[in-house]
Amino acid sequence: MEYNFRDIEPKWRKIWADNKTFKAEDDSSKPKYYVLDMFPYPSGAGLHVGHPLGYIASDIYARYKRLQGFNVLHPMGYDSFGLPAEQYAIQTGQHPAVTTEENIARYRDQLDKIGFSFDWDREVRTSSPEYYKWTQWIFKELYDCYYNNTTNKAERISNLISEFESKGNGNVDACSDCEIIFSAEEWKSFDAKKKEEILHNYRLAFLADSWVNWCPALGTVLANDEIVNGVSERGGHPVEQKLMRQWSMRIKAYAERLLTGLDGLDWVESIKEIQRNWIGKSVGASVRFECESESEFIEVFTTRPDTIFGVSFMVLAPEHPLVDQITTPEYAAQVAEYKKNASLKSERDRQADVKNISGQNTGAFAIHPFTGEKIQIWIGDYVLASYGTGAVMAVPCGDQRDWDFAKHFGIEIKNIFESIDISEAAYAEKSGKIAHSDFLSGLEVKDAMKKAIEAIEAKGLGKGKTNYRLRDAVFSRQRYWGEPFPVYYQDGLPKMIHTRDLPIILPEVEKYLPTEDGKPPLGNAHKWAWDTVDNQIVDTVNIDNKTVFPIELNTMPGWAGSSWYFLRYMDPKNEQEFVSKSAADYWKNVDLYIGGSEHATGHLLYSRFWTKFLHDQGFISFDEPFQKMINQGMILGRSSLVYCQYILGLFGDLSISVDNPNFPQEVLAPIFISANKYKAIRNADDLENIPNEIIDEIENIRTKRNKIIEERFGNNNTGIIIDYQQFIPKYIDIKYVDNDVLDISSAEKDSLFSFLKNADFILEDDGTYICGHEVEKMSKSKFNVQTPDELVEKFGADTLRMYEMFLGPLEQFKPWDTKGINGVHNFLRKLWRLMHNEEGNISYTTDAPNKESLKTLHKTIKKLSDDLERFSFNTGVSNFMICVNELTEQKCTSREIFQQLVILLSPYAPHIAEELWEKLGNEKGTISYAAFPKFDESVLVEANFEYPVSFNGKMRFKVELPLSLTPQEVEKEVMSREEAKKYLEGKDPKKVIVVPGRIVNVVM
RNA sequence: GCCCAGGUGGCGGAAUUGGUAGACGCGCUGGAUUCAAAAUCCAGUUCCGCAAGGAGUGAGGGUUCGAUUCCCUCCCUGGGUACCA
Repeated sequence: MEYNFRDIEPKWRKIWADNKTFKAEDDSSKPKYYVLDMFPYPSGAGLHVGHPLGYIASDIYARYKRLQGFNVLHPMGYDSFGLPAEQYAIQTGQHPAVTTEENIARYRDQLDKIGFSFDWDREVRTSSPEYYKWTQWIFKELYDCYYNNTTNKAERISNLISEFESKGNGNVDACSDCEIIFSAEEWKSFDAKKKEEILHNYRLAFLADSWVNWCPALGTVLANDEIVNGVSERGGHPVEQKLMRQWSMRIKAYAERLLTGLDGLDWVESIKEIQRNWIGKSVGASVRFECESESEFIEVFTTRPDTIFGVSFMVLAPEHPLVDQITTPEYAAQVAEYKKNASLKSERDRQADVKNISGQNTGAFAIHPFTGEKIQIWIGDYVLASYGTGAVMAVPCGDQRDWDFAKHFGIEIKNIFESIDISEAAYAEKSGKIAHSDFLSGLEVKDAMKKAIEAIEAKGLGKGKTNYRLRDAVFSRQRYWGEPFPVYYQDGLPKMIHTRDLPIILPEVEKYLPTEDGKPPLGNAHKWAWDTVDNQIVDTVNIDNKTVFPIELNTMPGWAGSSWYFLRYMDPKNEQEFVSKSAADYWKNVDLYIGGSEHATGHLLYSRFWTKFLHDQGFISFDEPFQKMINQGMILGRSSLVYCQYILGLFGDLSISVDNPNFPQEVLAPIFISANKYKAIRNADDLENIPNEIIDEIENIRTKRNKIIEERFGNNNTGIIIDYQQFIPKYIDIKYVDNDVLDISSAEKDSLFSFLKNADFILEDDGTYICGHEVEKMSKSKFNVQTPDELVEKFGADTLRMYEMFLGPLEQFKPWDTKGINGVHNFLRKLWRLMHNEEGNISYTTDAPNKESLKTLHKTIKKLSDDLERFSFNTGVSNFMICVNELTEQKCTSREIFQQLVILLSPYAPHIAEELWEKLGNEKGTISYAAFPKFDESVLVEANFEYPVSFNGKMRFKVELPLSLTPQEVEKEVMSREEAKKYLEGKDPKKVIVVPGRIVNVVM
């Protein structure tokens, strides 16, 4: 019997499912290992071959760890709330839950076909109420906490309230937006509303008016990481700034820990670097500048306090609250004009306009805190309202933007650097000596910074300060298909619904669009009010604002559910807790996380934030979610192109028109030219350089068609216009293309490509039509999407698994090309044949294996272990091929060898491995928990070594010598050879390098 | 602009610590088998050259007995980021 994957694969998948072979045990004496794939969003398009790449790698690793005796947690689930399902619902009226369910079923079916060893009993979906009950609970926990900078962790808001009650907030060091200082007495005098507003400035989940990225096309706000190049990541719609009352997450509180925590993670440096940049720590000082005419201060943040004597003007952001107050009457009109223009510009325009320097003098002056000099105050949109204090002290000699601004408006540029020329550009290096700076003169930059901060603090002007670029994350979305907030509003104040009443289930709505008065889609829900007497959701008509209140209309963003899902897998059915302490203590964080790098500033930052928070509150014992991460590269599609020309015009008799109903349509059919001939035309810079035979072929087509016109209209002066250089590329579905050869007869039957019918083809000389190709992202519109399903159908899951790994290093971006898949499939057939006789029956001997085969086996064990340890899955596949090639050559029949080889292979190709394992007479069951083969070094010990002999580093010949020889003996042996004499050309070598067991190099 | 990856045959890629460059697979060429095809097997396949030989890992330079590997300068491709004071 030949290798028949069509029988083998479904058989084993059924056995695994029936026996729950991959069920992970929560209490086990075995060491644990947690392998996780990034949560997929179940899109309507299903999986293409790029998606399973990471899943295959993690599955191989999970299976490897099982063979090594680990208790492996390898779960899968769905990030099933999200925009696409909702957009689809808006278009079709279908409930997102229904389409999501269908999509999940499709995903599951596709995943199942690839033979993954997931523990499906642990599946979670973010959109299921059992799951989002706990997302709502975590939100409540965040709401109930603030960040204490002294203890450096999140603490209960009740502690903060007691502090306020006894001492006020004067001594509180917390992460907060609170701008007022109050005493205990004042606190007690505030009414409930005021108190709540103050507390919102401290809570980790809080409600605030904030400038948000509003996307009108999607009808919702977006987080910073959901915007790419100024447009929405999903859909590419424009985004504008809008002030809205929104739920936010005080991720800023964790900025420092998110930054330093990166050092302990085993992630690629580039992702850590992206996060570092996103957090954007800068160390400096805040300094207050007194205004000349007002009793106001302008507070600035600077990273260069050492350059304070170089300040020659100040710039405020146009939105800065002091602008109107300080502007002098003669500048008022211009300032108002400038502010208006700036507000009309979108964030994107402002960014795109970097080279255009703009600004406006306010006419006001500030007082330099050390020199007492008057300095002009300007506004300019290069200063951002949302960073630092929205104001800068401009030091044109030390900052290029300030320098440009000063030059542009003719403001004085002071030089406070010793022997540095600043006539052409600012000097931004943080080195050198400070000059003309009173008490800082003569100091090195580093020392001057220290001294400047000391002086600023001594004078009470400000203090040393660290700023982060990281902004608090907007947590509200004006969408339907997301987690509802467990919040109702009483007198405009948010109130949390009690934990025992969770989950608050997403209500039904008739329409998924915003309401007519601009409220989010949940505003359409009829049953969406909270009854505080019966503690249940009731109809909105019952709202009396006494005992029945309106519920929050926003929903949570996509990253809510995905920020903690890895914890739920540990204990997915727990109804009492989001995860039990014991499960979390046993499984701890994810040992290996595989997924794309596109989540660097979103998901990966938010889950680190939530994990740290849950750790602070003592729910879990670790504070990083993903210890090691590998980012798989995207698999790019290889699109196929045909080159065609439509006949658009005629020359000659004007009375004959293509619009004439009698006009023969076949004359207008397109002409297709094969890729190599197309290239020949393209490469010819001049019409005259086009190869004659191509011109002849085109002319034959012209003649043929002109003849048809002549026969129809009896006019031989009319002909079609063909431009040799006007062939244009057109996508053709890759399923009709094999090895770049287009199957015209199949493709023309497809209604999408019916333009191929009746067309003329200029073929290659061998009569085939060759397509051109382009390597680009897979997409429906390019007809280059390869689904795993057809490949599994044609070659089997084991072949697909091995081929995806064989393509190249996991992290690399690589083009998909099915050309090589036959080679991998042949390998599996070869393996099958190795263990079967000519009649197709399993065939092995139980004698001791011969030395050569043992060597091959142990060499393979060594290589594969190394490959797995460094996640080099592609070389793993190569090493299997080498092994089977060698064993075939050796005519190996040893059961002992076969057994070990099959175990070794089982993570990569589990179905065939199970089948062979069974046929080799092993106990009924599964290979999944066999013991990974042990490497025996002694098998590989050799007596001799074939020394490569180089002359000046160039390998010339080889000499086999015993390894027991000393370097001197090796040199003597080598130099006595005939070949050596030939390359020496009678000369004496200058030097001979002998590295025992490695190489001989002769220097001449 | 700044930061981070990467650049090796016709193609995907290998070379793990500075030690035989091009493993393995695809493709291609020739042959065997076959009525034929598929499949299989054998031989060859970095480039130039009939050969001897020479060149060769993006380009140039350096360190070294020896460099795809280490250092410097530059070019190209991909990713991130972009007035962050």
